[in-house]
Amino acid sequence: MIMSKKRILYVEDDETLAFLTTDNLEQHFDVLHCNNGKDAFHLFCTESFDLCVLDIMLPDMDGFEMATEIRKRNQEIPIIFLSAKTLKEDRIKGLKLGADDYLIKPYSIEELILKIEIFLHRSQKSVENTLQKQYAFGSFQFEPENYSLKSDTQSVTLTEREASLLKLFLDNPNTVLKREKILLELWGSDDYFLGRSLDVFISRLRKIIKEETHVRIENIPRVGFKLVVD
Amino acid sequence: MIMSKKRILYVEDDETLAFLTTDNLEQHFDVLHCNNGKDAFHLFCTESFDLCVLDIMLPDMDGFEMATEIRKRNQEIPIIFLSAKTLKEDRIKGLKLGADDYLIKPYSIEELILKIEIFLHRSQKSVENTLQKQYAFGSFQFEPENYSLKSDTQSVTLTEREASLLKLFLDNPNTVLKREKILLELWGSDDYFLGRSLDVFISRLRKIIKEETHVRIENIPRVGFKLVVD
DNA sequence: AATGATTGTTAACAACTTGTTAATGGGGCT
DNA sequence: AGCCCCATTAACAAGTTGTTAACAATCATT
Repeated sequence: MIMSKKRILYVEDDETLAFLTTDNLEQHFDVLHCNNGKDAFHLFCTESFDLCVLDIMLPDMDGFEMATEIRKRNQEIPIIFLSAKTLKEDRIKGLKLGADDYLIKPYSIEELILKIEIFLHRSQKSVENTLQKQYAFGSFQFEPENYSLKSDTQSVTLTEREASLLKLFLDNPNTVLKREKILLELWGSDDYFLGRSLDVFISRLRKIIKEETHVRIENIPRVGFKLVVD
Repeated sequence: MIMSKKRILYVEDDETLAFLTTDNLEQHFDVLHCNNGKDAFHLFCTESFDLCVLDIMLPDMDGFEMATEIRKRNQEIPIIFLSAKTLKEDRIKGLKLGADDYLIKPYSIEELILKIEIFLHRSQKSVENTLQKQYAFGSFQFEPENYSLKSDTQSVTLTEREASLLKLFLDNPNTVLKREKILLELWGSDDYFLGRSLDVFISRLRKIIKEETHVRIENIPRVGFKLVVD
């Protein structure tokens, strides 16, 4: 599985500090720096990030406020606060608002990177546990439980049968599935007309995935079908 | 949902501090305290825990050593260090060994409890979002407790069922909720007429949020509904 | 190569599910 | 009792699905 750099929203108004920090973080992550709360929140709403690093003292909208708004929209994304404030009350306030950690300035870049990695690791784990299995093939992402199939260019909600058929294929890639087996598994019985129904669904799936040249459903005459991925 | 107390291994050799801390933690978790590293490690190997809280300075086997051994056996369990050491190098050493966080003594119990909860939450999805008081989606602000839903252009008081249905969707955005699950969760049972009732409420919610083009409730025939936010 | 069987594809249909609005009825409040 | 409010049921409209039909393309066998 290809793991692209995680995307981080970094909000800090001290330009010098921000420059240094961004420079360092960029060796590990895909960083978007923003110097004020208002723009940052707008970015958060319109783009997608894996983690937020927020300074507390910000023009327009402070870090606490921002965390509050972020949490209303997304309960999962990790949030790390940065601040010169050392008051216990502030740390606790931050954590209660739903932040995950709190680094006191001056912090060490190394520590910040480690903390970010810890939370990315944990939140990825929790997504893996949370989201039922996800399948990826070609440029497609398939979530059987959500009946959703997404690629770069389209996003489709499959019907129940389409989804279960696709799942069956993805559970057995590059393997011949006998008509009889598919019919028994998905339809519960095997007769001539159901066989024709299966053919219709094969046809529909082919149409949906036809843009992806490395994935296709092959027919083995009189036997069944095979999902080929290469 | 009944959620049994999470089990915590707490290792600390200062008996007075340990007594206080254990006492506090026990209001939230099932705590096993141990006053030395060797016994603690033995306990870790023979019993099962959800999280470890380790003092660094310990007789027999120090916290760092212990974390190292724990990580050899279990890469997932969250580890939080406690220590009087304030050296940056120590904090970083701890994190690199695979600890998740580091609290400096004297720490506040409240902060420790919050940190423990954060990592327990992250390491397994305990979606107790029931605590959440405010939600935001699109231009809407929703407060489940007051049944109030506000946007730029309108301000509505939802009925109880409308509110609980909307809350359910917002707790599970972009996820298919099966009819059956919704009915069991909100109505407590699942029969044909309640199903029709659900359809009526879906219809009402759609009417209320229809001005917001980025949020909609999609139907997956025979399966359920999905709140799509984009 | 020719024939019949199997498969691919599209369209159309019937059964069923869902959307919507209105009517009903029960519970709480004054 | 009368009123209001809300959830439920009813009734009908609209939308889907899975299936079947119909025909074209492909395959297997003679």
